[in-house]
Parts: sequence; C-alpha cells; structure tokens
Amino acid sequence: MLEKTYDAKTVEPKIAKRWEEADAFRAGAGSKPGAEAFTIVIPPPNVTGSLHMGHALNNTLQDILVRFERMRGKNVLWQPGMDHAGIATQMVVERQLMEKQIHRRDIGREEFIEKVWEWKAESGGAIFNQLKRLGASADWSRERFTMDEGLSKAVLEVFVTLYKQGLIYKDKRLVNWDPKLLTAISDLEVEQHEVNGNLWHFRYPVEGVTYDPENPATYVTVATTRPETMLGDTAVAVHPEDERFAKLVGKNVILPLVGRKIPIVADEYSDPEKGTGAVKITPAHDFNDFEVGKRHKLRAINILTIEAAVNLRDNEDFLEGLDSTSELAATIEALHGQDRFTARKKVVEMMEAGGFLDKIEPHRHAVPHGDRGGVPIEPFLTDQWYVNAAEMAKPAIASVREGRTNFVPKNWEKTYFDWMENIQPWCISRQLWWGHQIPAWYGPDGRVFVEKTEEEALGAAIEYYLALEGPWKGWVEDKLENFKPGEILTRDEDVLDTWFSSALWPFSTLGWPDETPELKTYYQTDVLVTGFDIIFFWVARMMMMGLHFMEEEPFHTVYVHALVRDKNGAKMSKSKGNVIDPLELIDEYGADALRFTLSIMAAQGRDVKLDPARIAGYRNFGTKLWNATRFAEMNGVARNDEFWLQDAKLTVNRWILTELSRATREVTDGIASYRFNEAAGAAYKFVWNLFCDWYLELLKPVFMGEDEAAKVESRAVAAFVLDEIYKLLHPFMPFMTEELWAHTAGEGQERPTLLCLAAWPSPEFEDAEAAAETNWLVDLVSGIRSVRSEMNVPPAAIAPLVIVGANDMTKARLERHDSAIKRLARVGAVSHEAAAPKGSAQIVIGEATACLPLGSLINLEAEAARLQKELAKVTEEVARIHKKLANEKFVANAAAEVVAAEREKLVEFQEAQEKLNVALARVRDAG
RNA sequence: GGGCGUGUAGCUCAGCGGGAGAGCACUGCAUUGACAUUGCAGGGGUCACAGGUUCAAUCCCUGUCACGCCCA
Repeated sequence: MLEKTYDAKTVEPKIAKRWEEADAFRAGAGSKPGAEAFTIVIPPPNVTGSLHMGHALNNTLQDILVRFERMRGKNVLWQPGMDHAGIATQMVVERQLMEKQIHRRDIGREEFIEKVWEWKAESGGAIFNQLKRLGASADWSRERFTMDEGLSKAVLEVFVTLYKQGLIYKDKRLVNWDPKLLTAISDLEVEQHEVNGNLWHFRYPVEGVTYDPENPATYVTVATTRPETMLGDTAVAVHPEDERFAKLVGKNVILPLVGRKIPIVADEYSDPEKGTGAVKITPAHDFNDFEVGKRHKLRAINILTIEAAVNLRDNEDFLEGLDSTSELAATIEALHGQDRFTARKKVVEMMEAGGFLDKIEPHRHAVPHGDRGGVPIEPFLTDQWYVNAAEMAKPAIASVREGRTNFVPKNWEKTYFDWMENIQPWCISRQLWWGHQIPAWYGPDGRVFVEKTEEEALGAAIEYYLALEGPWKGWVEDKLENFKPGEILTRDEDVLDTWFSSALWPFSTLGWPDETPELKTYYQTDVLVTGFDIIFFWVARMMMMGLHFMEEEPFHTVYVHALVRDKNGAKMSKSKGNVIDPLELIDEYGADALRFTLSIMAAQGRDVKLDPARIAGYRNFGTKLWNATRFAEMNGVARNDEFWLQDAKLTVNRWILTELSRATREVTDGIASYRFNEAAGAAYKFVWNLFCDWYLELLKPVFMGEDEAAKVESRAVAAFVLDEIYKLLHPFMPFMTEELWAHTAGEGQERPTLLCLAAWPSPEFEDAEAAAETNWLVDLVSGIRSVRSEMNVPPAAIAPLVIVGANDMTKARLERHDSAIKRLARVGAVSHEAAAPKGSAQIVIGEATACLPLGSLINLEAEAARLQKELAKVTEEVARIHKKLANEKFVANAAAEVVAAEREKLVEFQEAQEKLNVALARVRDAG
C-alpha cells in the first residue's frame, strides 16, 4: 500500500539510482536496431557554475524532449558536458591563490594550469549532480569538457585549417581591453552601463594666433567625456558642412599641456548638434576616432599602459614630434604612471589652471564594462587573432534563410539575421593562461608558423628558413648543429576564447575530427534548446563552424526559451536579492513539481515569471495522482492483460478510454511542436478534472456494487488508464511516475521495462456515444449540485429526483447511471412525472427537466430568482444568435458549418428557454 | 534612434476571427472510507485606448499610451 503522501526526498534518490544501475540513459538505450536517431547536445554549463533557474528551465525542456523521444523508440543521445570558461575559471583559481598571497606569475604558467586542473577535480562540475537531481536523463558516461584531449584536438584542427584557409588571421586593431583582467575580450563580452558623468569642454588654441579665452576666434572648443585621453589626441574634427568651422579646416590647433600641433579635419563623424560641434580625435583610444584616424591618415598614439595607467615618459609614440618644453615636462611629471581616473581629475585641474577649461556639464551616458571584470573597458590598440566572421556567416545565414535550420519561435530569426548580417571580425585571442593555447609559433624574425604541433611548426620553419637566402638561414643552421632547435621558435602565449571551442560542441563531442560511429549516427543533431541570450555567443558560431567543417547544419531546430524571472517580472540577480535557488525548490517541493511548473509555464515567446506558490500547486497535482493510484490499489485495480479494452461495456470505461485518446494526442502534439505548456496543461486537465474528479467518482458505485463483471472490467480499464497516465506524465514528472510504475507492477510481478524505456502511448480507442452520454451525466450531476448549493440544501439531506419530459434515451441513461447519480448528486428515488411537483427546484437538462422536491427546504423566492437569472442569460443568448441569423450577410458569407452550428445552438437555447419558463411558472404557482 | 516583445479576473498567465478561460488568492458549505497538499458550489473581466478591415474582432491591420528586453 502506498503512503498517504508522496515523499520526494526518499523516492527521488532511489529512482535516480535505479536509472543509473540500469544504464537507462546510455546513448541508444531501449531503442530497436536501426531506429531513427534523436540527438541533443546540452548547452555546456560553465565549469565554475552552479544550477540556477535558467539551467533548470533549459534542462527540463531538453529532458522532456529526450525522454519523450526515448519512449517513442528513437535512438536517443543527450550529450552532456561543460565548457572551461577561460576568464571565470582563471579568476576563481587566482582568487584562491591570492588567499595564500601567491600571484599566478609567481608560480608560472605550467604550475598554474596544474592548479586549475586540481581545482576542477575538486570543485568543478558541481552542476552535474544538480542536473541529476533535476532528473536530467543525459548520457552521463559520455560527459565531455572543452579542455579534454579530444576536444582540444578538434580545436587545433579547426584553428589550423581556418588559418590555412585564410579565415583566421592576426591583425592590429582596437580591441575591447579589460585593464583589470589584462586581456582582450569580444564585443559580446562588453556590457553598456549607464553612468552619471560629465562633458568637459576644453579650449584648444588655434595655431598662429595669441590665445585669448575672451576671444572665441582664437580657439576651438571640444567636449569630451574622457579628459585624460586628450594626451593622445591627434586631430579635431568638425562637420564638413558646419559653416561655423569652415574657415578653420586645414589649420592646426595646439594641444594644451602637450604642445602637439594637431590638424582640424572635416569629417562627417562630427555631429554639429552634439556638444560644441567640434570633437577631439584620439584614434588609439576610441573606436569611432580610430575610423576617423584611418580616413585622415592620423597617428594613433597610445598613452596608456595595459593596466590603463597614463604612460608618457619614454613613450616614443607620444614623444615623437614634440619639443621638450617645460610645459611638457610638467605634464609628464604630473601624469605619468597615474591611473586613468586619477589622471582624469588631474588633467581637468591642469586645463583649468591653464585657462583651457570652458565649462563642465553633467552628462549621463553609457560606458562599456567588461562582463567578467566589471571595470570600464579600454579600446586598446593590440595585435590579436581574428576569425573572418563575415565570410563564415554567409552559409550560416543561408541555412536559416532557406529553412534548413529553423528557429522556434520563428521571430528569433530576425535577431539572428540582424547580428549575422552586421557581424564584426571575431577576436578570438585572450591574454590568459587557462584555455587552448594558440598553435602559432614565431620564428626569429617574427614570422608565424601555424601547425597542430610544435614539431610540425618547427619542420615548417626549418624548411622555410633554410630555403631563404637571408640573415636567418645561418642562425637556424647554427641552432640545428648545436642541438638547440627548441630555441628556434617561440610559441604564442595567448589562448583562445572559450566560445571558440564551444562553437565546435555539436561535433567535437561526437569524436570529430575522427570519423567515429557516433559522429555518423548522431550528427546532425536535432534540436538545440537554449536561451536567447546566447544566440550570438553560441548558436551563431556553432552554425558557422558546423557548416564549415561538417558541411551540414549542427541542428535543424533551435528552440529558444524565455528567461525565468521572479514573480514580479524582475530579472533574477544577486544584487537584487531575488534569486530563487532551484535546489531549494527541489528540496521543498520535489524535482517533479519544479519541472512541471516550469513546463506548464513555458509558453513560447513569453518569459516565465515564477511564483513559488505555483510550484506548491503543482506539487499538489502530483499528490493527487499519487492518491488516485492509492485509491485504485485499494479497490483492487491491477493490470489485467487478459482483458481486451475494446470489450469494455460500461459507458464510464468507454468514455475514459476515449478521453485518454484525446489527451494522448494533445500531449504528444504539444511536445512534438515544442508547446510544452499545452502538453503539460492537457495532461493536468485529464488527470485531475476528468480522471480523478469524474472517472474515479463514477467507479465508486461500481466497486461498491454487486456486478462482478463490471468490477473486473473497471479494474482492468482503470489500471490501463493509470499506466498510460504515468507514461504521458513521465517526461514532466519522471521520478514519481517511475515510482508509481514500479509500484503498480502487480503482486509479485515486475514491469518488463523501466517506465523511462516504456513505449509511448498511441491513441486508439474512440466512442463518441459514450463520451456524449457521460457529458450528459456530468451536466446532470453538476446541475443538481449547483441548485442544492444555491438553495443551501444541507449536503446530508437526500431528496428524491423527479424527471419531467425525458425521452427514451434519457430514461435509459438514468437507469444505467442510477447508482452514480444517487451517490454523486445525493438524491434518493428517481421517478418520472408529467409535471414538476410543487415546491421543486428545477434543472433544465437537454429535453428534460430534473426536479428536486425539496419541500420545506426550498426557498421559493430564491428559486424563482435563480431561474429568472438563468432565463435572462438564455434569453440573451437567443437574442444574440437570432440577430446573427437574421443578418443576411452572415448567412451568405460565413462558413456553412458556422451557420449550421449557430442554428443548432439557437434551437438548444430556445428549448432551454421554454423549459425555464415552464419551471418558473411552476415555482410561481406554488408560491 | 533601430529592432523585438508585452498590456485579458486581485496576482501569475493561457487563449488569438464565430458562446471570455486556468492556477493561486477570495466567499460559502463539507471532515471517519484515495487525497484538507482535499471535495462541492460561488463571486470576480467595457480582453490598455482610439480608429480601420470583416457578415462577425479580445484575436487581423494602423495609430496612441504604458511597461520590458536587445542593439546603437
């Protein structure tokens, strides 16, 4: 016998163990030979990560698909794994070392990387156990990590191939530089933060005239949000059509504090409406200025160190072309080595002291911040490696355009296209230690050799230098003769962006570049389930890499789910303190309740606002099913393979089987079309509102009755329907359903298979007549209950039921369901009369009127009011439909079946109207 | 500024061309028999606003207002 309530805490670990021991999630588990493959690769969580609500939703949806397809007999692989999260992981380990006062540079690269692996072995991948607690049925035996040997091999292969194809190259450009983490980051890793700043207005004196702050003709005023960058200014730009400055174009101004002569150029970048209309140009420290600089062949003078401190002394770029004046010396003395924010204050002070500060305006603007380091990023001129993303995007755009890969919901395509069509070169090098070190080696003259191994690079280098009649030939020969070939090349220190390896995930995890059987079977994968926030980071890049190296899209469908927010719609964030920990929810309500809530709320195109009260509600749903099983068990419901469902005779049984078919179709279609909320909703309604509320209630009189054949049939049917319910709910509530499945195997019997490997239901049974009859019964019972409640009839009171105007079919139905009606509607003897007895409450049901002679219990006035209200409603309907049908245009234009349906409705409402009129007259008579 | 999305019951949300729905909350009644993590019954909505298309609009189109997100 089942316990009274389901205890998730004890059942979940037990079931998890059972799955594990059965190896139930192994790729292809339970499938027939030659079955169609179904593959999902997990969006690899960060090795430093722990389960948050986004993961919970993401993995619940994947698990639903995977469990569903597994039960449908497909050869399923859900490929799990993690990415190495270059910056995040390095930060974690560095922080640990700092606690021991160790900087990574103290121990060197090799030892540091060892420390990272140690950290990973100890605390990395905690998220997998959390995913298991959620019930995720991935093939854990195939877990992959982007830094694994195999995946690293794939990274090398891809890098070298793309380099040789000219799609990866090294370039000197402005990058987003994180001065805290000391690495370049990609555009996508930059967040814009609105901050309160200032617009400082500086006056730059025009060359050749005496500067006079009172005379605007002697200077140009520029406005800037970053005063310290003025040290690197190499021009002032004005709009070509701005007449105010027309005469100045071509002249020079003298950069205050520095003394550099810089030109005034005409460039459309300058916005006459903004600031003063003139803008200072610092090509080395601003992306827009960099472009202006290119157009006007301006110098780019870098005046910052990698830590974003001012760098002037001994800075050749800066000093070039400057006279060593005392002003310059003072500037260098005051600013060299100052942090950018300190320097900003000082520059402003010095400008003010020199009379060059015009005014300061408060100004709110967006400042780019690194998403990991959290400090403002610096546009910084460095050498980095890039992928020619524009070229690789072309086939990836075509795939979506031509429908070989589809976004669900479709509107995300637009986001994808917008980004892909304006894509910038992808900066893939990072100045970190943790990651895939770039397979590039530099020769003595700086020439780069890109190969998979150092040996190959060396081979290529030797071949190159020996063939070259130049100064390095002898040098190389010397190294070779003295057994020091290792000194010929120096490896590039940088590593690759983590997303570079993640982009290979759908095929690198399957063994590529080797031609493994897994690769052959499971690529192309089927659907990628992910949040919209990584469409750019990840989805787009997988598309590019998959198409380039596999010549086939990595997946045919991208299902994009929403964000999980708190119940007020706010994004969950640590700073707001509104984060809900899914593990706490699992502890409190069980994994099934959390999963069911997330899936029933996962409507396409809308965020999930999660209120824990909802989870409690869906936990109750589980309890309901649990108790339904318990009830069944108490009444001898058990699997009976000898009973042939088509032989069922009782209307209730034929009805529930019909409804089961309907629910099965709804759940199946819902999952298959990624409408998880509809699938879950259909299952919920069927189980609670049909199976529990009506079917089991209708069986009670059967089980308490004398008809043994009816009992045998009902036990068999109820057992069958429960089995099918477990299956339908299994993708949503895997733990409880698996437990119930095992529990209901039958005395001393075992199920031939775990539920997670059982065959998905297929709807077959249909009996429209049984369905109609049961609907009638439900209407009758509900009607009587309503009246009783409104008349305040005590539940214990039993009234006789008198039927007026019943036809033969209704009479037969009343007889068939006699005991059920008596029990559920709490009525006594059922009889037929020509007219309603005096003092009756009356319920119109089809062609008949059901009367409850309540005698003294009835309040005639209240009953009259009740009937009046109902009559008013029906009359309104009659009028509405009447008007509609009287409209010739409606009859002429509307679909024939719509018109027919309206006519039918009209007849029904008119009948009800008549009956109600009679009933009302009867009540008034009695009064 | 560009793009995407959302305004439906007190709250959270489905529905998206032909009779306004769910869960929670609320009100009344019910407690030895599957389940109080329950049952039965009930109250509650000019479906943001204004136009338009249509025989018919919560649903389609246009505009307005409000809110959210992404990109500049």
